Amino acid sequence: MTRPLSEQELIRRENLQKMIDLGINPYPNETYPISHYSNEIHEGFAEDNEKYSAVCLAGRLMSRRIMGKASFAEIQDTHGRIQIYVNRDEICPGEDKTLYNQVFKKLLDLGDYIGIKGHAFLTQTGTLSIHVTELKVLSKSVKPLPVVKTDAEGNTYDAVSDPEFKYRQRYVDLTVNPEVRQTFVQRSAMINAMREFMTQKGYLEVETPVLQPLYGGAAARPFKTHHNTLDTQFYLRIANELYLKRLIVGGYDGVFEFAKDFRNEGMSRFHNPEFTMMELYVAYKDYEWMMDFTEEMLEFVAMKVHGTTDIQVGDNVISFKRPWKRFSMYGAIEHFTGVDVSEMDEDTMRKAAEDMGVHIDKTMARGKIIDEIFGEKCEHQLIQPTFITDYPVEMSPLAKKHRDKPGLVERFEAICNAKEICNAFSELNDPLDQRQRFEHQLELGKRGDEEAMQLDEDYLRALEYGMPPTAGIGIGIDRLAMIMTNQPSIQDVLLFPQMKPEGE
RNA sequence: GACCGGUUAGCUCAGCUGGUAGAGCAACGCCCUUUUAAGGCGUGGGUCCUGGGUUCGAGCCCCAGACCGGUCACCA
Repeated sequence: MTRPLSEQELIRRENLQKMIDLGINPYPNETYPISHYSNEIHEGFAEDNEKYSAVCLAGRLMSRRIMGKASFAEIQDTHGRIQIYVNRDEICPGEDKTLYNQVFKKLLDLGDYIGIKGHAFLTQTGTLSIHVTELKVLSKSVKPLPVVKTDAEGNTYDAVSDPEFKYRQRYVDLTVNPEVRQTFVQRSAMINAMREFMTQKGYLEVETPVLQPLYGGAAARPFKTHHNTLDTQFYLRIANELYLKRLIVGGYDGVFEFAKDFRNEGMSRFHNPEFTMMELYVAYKDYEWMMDFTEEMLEFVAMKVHGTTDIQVGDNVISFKRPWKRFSMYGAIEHFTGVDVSEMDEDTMRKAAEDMGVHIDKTMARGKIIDEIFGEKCEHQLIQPTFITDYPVEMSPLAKKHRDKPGLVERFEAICNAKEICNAFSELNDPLDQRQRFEHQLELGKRGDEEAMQLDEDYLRALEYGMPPTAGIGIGIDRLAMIMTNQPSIQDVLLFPQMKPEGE
């Protein structure tokens, strides 16, 4: 498993030893007194260059241009890069030129952490730089980092682009590709904006169990695990819905959680086995209210992340400006296919679906056929955020029956960039109806549906005590992050996407 | 799971109809006191993903496998 060291790795280890031989600790312990970050100087120098006559920065050495007795180099800190100017006779004022001739020119390698003190100035070509008077090694790198170069036009050369490299060694990707760091800054800004928005409304952020004796709240296959002391099988949660609604029963008017959920299913550009879902439940509200809330929140999020509601995603500009388009599911099918299926019975609909070229099989009931038609004929055309409302009851065992459309439930999804970004409904709070729906799920399970829900007696007990009318929503944070950061795959918005273990 | 594509130096990539591997950057040596994808001269560096096979000879052809990506299937 240990491979022989490459030539460059050997040289770096030799450099490390030579530093030690010179009495330099390549891994010093003490705090380094940073006074500024690169971006502060870039932003502030033009206004007041006096302010930066004594600065102290630290970061990785990312490039080095040696010209005899003077050199330019770049260091990269957490906020960017800045050029440094190192003059032999200034960092080595006496006879001993070791620090420049040996340490700086020979023993330092790209990727090493150094600290520098000096003053900011403009070079003859007008580049902001730090004129270095003191230089200290803060941490030695013994493995060569890929060298990514950018020219004056902003073209990058030799960027690490192999996805396997990027995902397995995210630390390298982040070090060397600044736009990757930016993506995760934006993801964090997005989540902060949502948290701020909901907290300001007075909703309570809570935490609920990841290890659950019964899994529920979604249709998915779970991961199983085992607790030794209790000698009990647990599941990693596929959703936290049923726990949050127990809290509504308990008397909180609004609760939300950014939850890591786990689903034991296929992986793809849109699916990671563990992913983040934000779920929110608000008492005394219905799904109409929740649609308004969703628009308002995501408009706020877009403004917070980008300063505008118009976001470039692939070839499209997606506008999160309110109000969004709304279609009932039947309405969307009629709009995109010209066929009104709302009054059709199952056999007629099956024929209609086949006529449209939608693939269906005999096991599909009416609700499933509707879903198939929508999925194949409508969803991919919905680029701008669009609400689709009123789903067939069979597919929504936790949603309240529609107040005046038989066979449907009060449910909506928002589709954006041809993908679902959230799922919401007026929550079913009738305990007797809920019991029947669970029992129907058990039937499906017996018929071999691996994703059928389990019957959760404790949840039913909670509903029997009484849950106020409640609106709930789940927002796929990773999917939303893909849109907000303009990334084509979920792996690009997860710092450590799931991968097969590396072979030895 | 099926099909397609990829895997060659630290990184990005070439490599023809099969003749025992090449560039740029990085590295190493020398020169250079305001450069900037710094420059000049010189040098080294490879389990060509793995294992079989065909062949006088395989980075290239054949078979099996690994990993990654894409599409589809499955799926919120």
